[in-house]
Amino acid sequence: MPTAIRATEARSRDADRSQALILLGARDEFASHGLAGARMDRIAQRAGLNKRLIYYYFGSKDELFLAVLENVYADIRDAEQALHLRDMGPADAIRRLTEFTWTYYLEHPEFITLLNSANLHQARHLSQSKRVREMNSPLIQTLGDILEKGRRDGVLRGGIDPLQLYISIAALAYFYLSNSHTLTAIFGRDLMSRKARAERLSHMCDVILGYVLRD
Amino acid sequence: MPTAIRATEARSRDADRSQALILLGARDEFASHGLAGARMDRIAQRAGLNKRLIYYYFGSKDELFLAVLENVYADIRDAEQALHLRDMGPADAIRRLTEFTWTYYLEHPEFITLLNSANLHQARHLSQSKRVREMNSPLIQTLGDILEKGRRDGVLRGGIDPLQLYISIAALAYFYLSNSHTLTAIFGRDLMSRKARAERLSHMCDVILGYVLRD
Amino acid sequence: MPTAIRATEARSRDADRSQALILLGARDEFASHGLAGARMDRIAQRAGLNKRLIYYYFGSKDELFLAVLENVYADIRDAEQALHLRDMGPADAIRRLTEFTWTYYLEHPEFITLLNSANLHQARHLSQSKRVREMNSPLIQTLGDILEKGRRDGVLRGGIDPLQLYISIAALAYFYLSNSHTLTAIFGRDLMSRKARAERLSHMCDVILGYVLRD
Amino acid sequence: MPTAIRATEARSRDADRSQALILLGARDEFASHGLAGARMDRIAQRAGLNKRLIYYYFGSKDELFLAVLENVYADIRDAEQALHLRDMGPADAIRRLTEFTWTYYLEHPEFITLLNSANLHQARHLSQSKRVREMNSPLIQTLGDILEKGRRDGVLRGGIDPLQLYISIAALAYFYLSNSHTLTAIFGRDLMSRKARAERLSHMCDVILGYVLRD
DNA sequence: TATGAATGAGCTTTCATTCAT
DNA sequence: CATGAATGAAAGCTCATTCAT
Repeated sequence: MPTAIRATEARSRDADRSQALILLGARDEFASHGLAGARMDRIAQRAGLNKRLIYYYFGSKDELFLAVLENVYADIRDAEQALHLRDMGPADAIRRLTEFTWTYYLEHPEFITLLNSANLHQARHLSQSKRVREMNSPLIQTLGDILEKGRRDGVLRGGIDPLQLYISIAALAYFYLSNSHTLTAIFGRDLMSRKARAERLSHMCDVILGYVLRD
Repeated sequence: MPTAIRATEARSRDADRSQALILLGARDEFASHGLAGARMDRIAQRAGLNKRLIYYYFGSKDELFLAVLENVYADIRDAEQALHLRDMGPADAIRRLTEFTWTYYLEHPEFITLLNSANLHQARHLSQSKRVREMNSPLIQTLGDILEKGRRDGVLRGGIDPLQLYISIAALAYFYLSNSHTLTAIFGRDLMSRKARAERLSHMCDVILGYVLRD
Repeated sequence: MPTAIRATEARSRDADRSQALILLGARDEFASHGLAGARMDRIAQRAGLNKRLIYYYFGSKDELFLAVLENVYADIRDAEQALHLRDMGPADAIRRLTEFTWTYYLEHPEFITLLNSANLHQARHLSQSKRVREMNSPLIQTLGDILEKGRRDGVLRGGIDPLQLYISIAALAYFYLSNSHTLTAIFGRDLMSRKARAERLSHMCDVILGYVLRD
Repeated sequence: MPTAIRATEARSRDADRSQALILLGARDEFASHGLAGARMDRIAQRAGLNKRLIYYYFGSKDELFLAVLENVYADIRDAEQALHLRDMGPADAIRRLTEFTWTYYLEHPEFITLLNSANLHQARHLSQSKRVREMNSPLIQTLGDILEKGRRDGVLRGGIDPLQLYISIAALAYFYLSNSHTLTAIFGRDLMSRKARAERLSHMCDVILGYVLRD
């Protein structure tokens, strides 16, 4: 019976929709205020739903925080997968990953503050999650394969640890954006202007490619 | 009257000591729990002093947080000054700064979390502080002079923005240490073992020196 | 139509079963946590049914509590009726009632805590119930008849108020069992060991029969 | 300096007074509504103090409940001590204890409901308290000595366990008063009229003394 | 008959801050 | 200089109950 089906779908979709709305509201709230500074009331308000429902679906503030973390990790890994780095030449792939990382962090400032919060709490949330570990392993694998291929092709130097490289790429973008407020306050130079951002990306590529390319 | 003088001195010395104790307790508390997660009660406890005294000396939680930030910034700038980078050759100076930055962050994990907290709050604390701005200008100046000298000497390549370089050096150390918990949780590799730390520093130096040295 | 009938029967049987399951779950929950401490959620869980159904059948928490009370009263009165005290000699009947009361309370600890809860709320639930009053009158009548017969036979002393006697029999068992936790905590003696329980029943019989038997 | 002393006393007395007010308010609230039904707000209101102060002095609802229990136990033990039962003849002492127990429970209905609440929670509060255990040991000792003396004097029968006797005395009073609401609702007889109360005490004494006196 | 989704009111507890001395 | 006592506001979370199907 179509009505019954539609009804079931509607109900089920509502539940999914409510959970998605909560996750979205929570992501923004946690990103803006950190874990301790986040307010369940405001999350409910952002989601346009009753506060009680958050507990109904997620149990507690901490569990909600973990759900948000898993969510944003899944998002960035999906985006990374969509790059299809394996289909490019090794040097291009590294450059593309560097550009992507910069752009992604730039367009997802919430990712940065959420990660900082997770680390402030010593990753006790994430370390309970199998999902996140499973999501992230393939990336380093891919990068390792690219580095190896580049070495064989003679375009990249050998002996590069893919994890170290990945961390360095992320670091160059992350730190700049994460600390842009204090850096601006301290050095009195606007680091977020269009020009400054372009310069940073250019600098990043110089540093990373200068490191991986064979002289 | 000697007694009066002694009394005054004693009182004033006690006052200084109390303030120092509070600052220390606050630094650890803010570093451990962030601004919102920090508890005035615990700060008082850490300082071994009455909570009321914090308000007497620092006014409010936010003002105390700013005082802590100014404090830790002063510390790192002092340490940087003590390096006497100008007395070294340009390449040595850059390597030394890289090593120093890594070591300092490693030995002062509170600096990292405090900065993250400051940035979470968009540096609204620091941007009110003249002291911090004054403290930081000399460093970039020094680094610029070193880069220029290196270029003239032919050992360093030209066109390097000292601020970009400084940020990159900091980034490579900061991100690794700041995110070590999540990185460990995600990639399942212990990044803080003695060996892993040595590898990271080595990698950092490779990246930075590879970038600044003239081919 | 047989199908319709069967359907109706089935439905009605299910309905009865659901109500019985709810009552059972509610009895245990109220007994364990009191009226205020009981949770509708847990009752639904104990019954293995949806929470909404409780409201469908019983209207509210208070009405459910009353239903539970009526239920347990009906149970104990049925058990008392089944003793057929009138068929025994007066002294035997009193001893039998004493033993029965002890055993029943021992085997139905929920009865005790439920009654305590009812009394905490000043019996405002029970006082609205005609059913309970009707159930309980016969008992005192029976006991009165037994006492009168015993007096006429010369085995029991006269002037005994059956209600007072019934209350005393209940009291000696009820208090011991109801307060066994605090008594144990306070006097540091295990009152619920097999031996201790046997001694208590023996003591109770001594007290009650010593009172009713003609010297 | 008298002013200083007075000031200190005042402050200290205020703290004591506040704690006493809270304890009193809590005692009534817990007695009226049980542990789960009690409301911290109402306790604060009864005490005429800020709710926060309850936590300042007592930590939590459970700890406050324990404090109340210790308090009411101390009260009844003090009252029992004040009877000086050892100074009376054995039979008089037992009668006096019976009368006292009845009167005390009658005049302190909160004691009964508090104890019921403690038992509902399986005495997990009291069992943590050393104070209560220490308070209660002497009583049974005293009663044992009285029973022994009575036996030697030939007025009391032998072989009576003082703890069993004490429990029975308490039981006969406690159950009647604790369950007066349900008993009234069920048997339709007013058990709390002046006449009914006098009859109950008389009955209690008959039962207890009939048991302990040598025939 | 039965149920998952949703809610408003209210719960215990916490927190930064102030009072009074 | 130093502190114990006290508080209003708000936090996370819970609860009995209802809605919608």
